[in-house]
Amino acid sequence: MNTLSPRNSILGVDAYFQGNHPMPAASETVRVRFAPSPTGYLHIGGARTILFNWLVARKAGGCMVLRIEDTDQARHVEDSVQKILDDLRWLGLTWDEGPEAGGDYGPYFQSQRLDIYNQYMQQLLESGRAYYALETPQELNDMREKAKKEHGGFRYPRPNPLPTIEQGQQAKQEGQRVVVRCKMPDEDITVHDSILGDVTLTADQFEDFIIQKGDGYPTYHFACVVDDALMKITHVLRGQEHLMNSHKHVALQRALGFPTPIYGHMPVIFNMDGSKMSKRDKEKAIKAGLAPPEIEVHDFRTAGFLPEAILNFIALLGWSTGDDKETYTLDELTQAFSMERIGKTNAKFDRAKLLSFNTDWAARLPEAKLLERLKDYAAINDLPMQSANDDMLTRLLQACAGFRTFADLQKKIGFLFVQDQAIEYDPKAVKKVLAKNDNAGFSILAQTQTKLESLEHFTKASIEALVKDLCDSLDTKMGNIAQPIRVAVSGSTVSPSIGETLELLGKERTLNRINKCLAILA
RNA sequence: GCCCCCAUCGUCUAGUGGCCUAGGAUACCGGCUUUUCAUGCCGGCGACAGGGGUUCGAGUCCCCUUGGGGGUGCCA
Repeated sequence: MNTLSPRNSILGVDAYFQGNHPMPAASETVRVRFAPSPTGYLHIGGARTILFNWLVARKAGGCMVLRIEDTDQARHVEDSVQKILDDLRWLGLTWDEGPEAGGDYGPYFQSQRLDIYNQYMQQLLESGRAYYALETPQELNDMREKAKKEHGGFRYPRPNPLPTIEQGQQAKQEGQRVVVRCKMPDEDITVHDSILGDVTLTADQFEDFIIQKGDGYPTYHFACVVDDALMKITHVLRGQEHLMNSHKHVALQRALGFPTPIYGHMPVIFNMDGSKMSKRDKEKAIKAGLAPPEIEVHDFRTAGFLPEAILNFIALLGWSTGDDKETYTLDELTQAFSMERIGKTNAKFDRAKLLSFNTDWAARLPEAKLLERLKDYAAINDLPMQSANDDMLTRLLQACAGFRTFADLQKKIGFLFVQDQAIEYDPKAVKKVLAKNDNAGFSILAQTQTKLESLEHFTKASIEALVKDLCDSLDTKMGNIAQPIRVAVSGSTVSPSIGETLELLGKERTLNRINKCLAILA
């Protein structure tokens, strides 16, 4: 599946070096990548990054590569690769190469590619495009602080003369932690960004940045450039926070003789208050006694959102077609997508609008799909609902039509999966619906109970007819009869329509619960 | 501090010099539907950050100011 790219030819490379930013030739396979670092769950911003990359690949019939950037030993979180993979699958964003998929350009874990990096590192060292730097972290820190105090900014001063390779290796042998820095060329660098246009940084703004850490691991910049080249990545779509990195990457590509991929730096997603969406927000909210906001994809999954809605919503964060259509399936997105229409402005993540998208998707998703999603929701939250079979769950879906999230659905029908004796009555509901007006609700409930007892066919239709009759004979509104029953059997004022509610529960359990409820009075 | 990016309703956005008395969505407000919660339907409120240019004409082009964001890590 991996055709050899014409970019391998000198001509291709040259074309890239001209900075003309050619679109890949028609014959060239478009290859994009998503490269998360395994520090936790998949962030919602990361989801949009992979979505846009995925769309570019799918649209062009290209290849989606998943690469794990695990070069930071300290921040590595156990299990997070599996968690990221799992949420990606849930979203339906598949990858053609990477963990569990294999591919011709592996390994796809950077921690397993150290030999490769070392080889190119050596090449740079020997060609004089990189050099060993002997400062300790402490020394650098001091320099930085001093510079900050004096003129606000710090730029690593290139040693003169540069330490030789021999000096560097000797220092290493003596047990010193030595880093490698890239020797930046004395020339301006222009990055051609397909979203933002040309961005030029002048030579005096560069510093010799670190490409190999003291522990021997490459830094992000180096590993990323080497891997993108070796994995034949043609398009790099990433967050705008990487814009300033791309000049370093271009410098590295030139030093190594690699082509420069097509770059696109996407706008960033923020909270409604303009702050960064961070998993720390959750801890903060909990400390403040508030419900934690959804930040990672998994949070939305647990909260009962549909992947279809999330994908649709985040696709429209920083991208639009120009027409009024707002509802898109993944296939429709693939059809409609184009990099040219990605915007430049940062977006705020409006959960209220996501909720509206979710409501919409819950109503339009085919039943079988919705059922599958509901089962995932039940499993992930370990809900008693899991015991229900598909027919039952489908009925619940229908009974709750119009629900916003699965969490709302759960709230509405959770009472079905509780033992009759374990029903808890919401005091507010009891007061408002049953106790008010000298226990009017209780008295209606008692009357209804007798009627229900003698009802032979305990179905939605017959129950509704019964309630309607009672309604007429007592000359009262439906609500005055339905609500007391609803509270009696569910404990709360919210449930499906009253006929549906009782039929789902069944005659025996309905009567049990009404009895239990009437006992409150005693 | 220095460097870079960005700027239309509260929010997501359409708009590429005349089609804009600025369109859609969402939120909000009001009404209708309704046995609860939702859904659904109808209506309303609501924006070109400010100032200079260019032009017959500017939301659209240029400059400045302001505001927001990013970078300035042996994080990615």
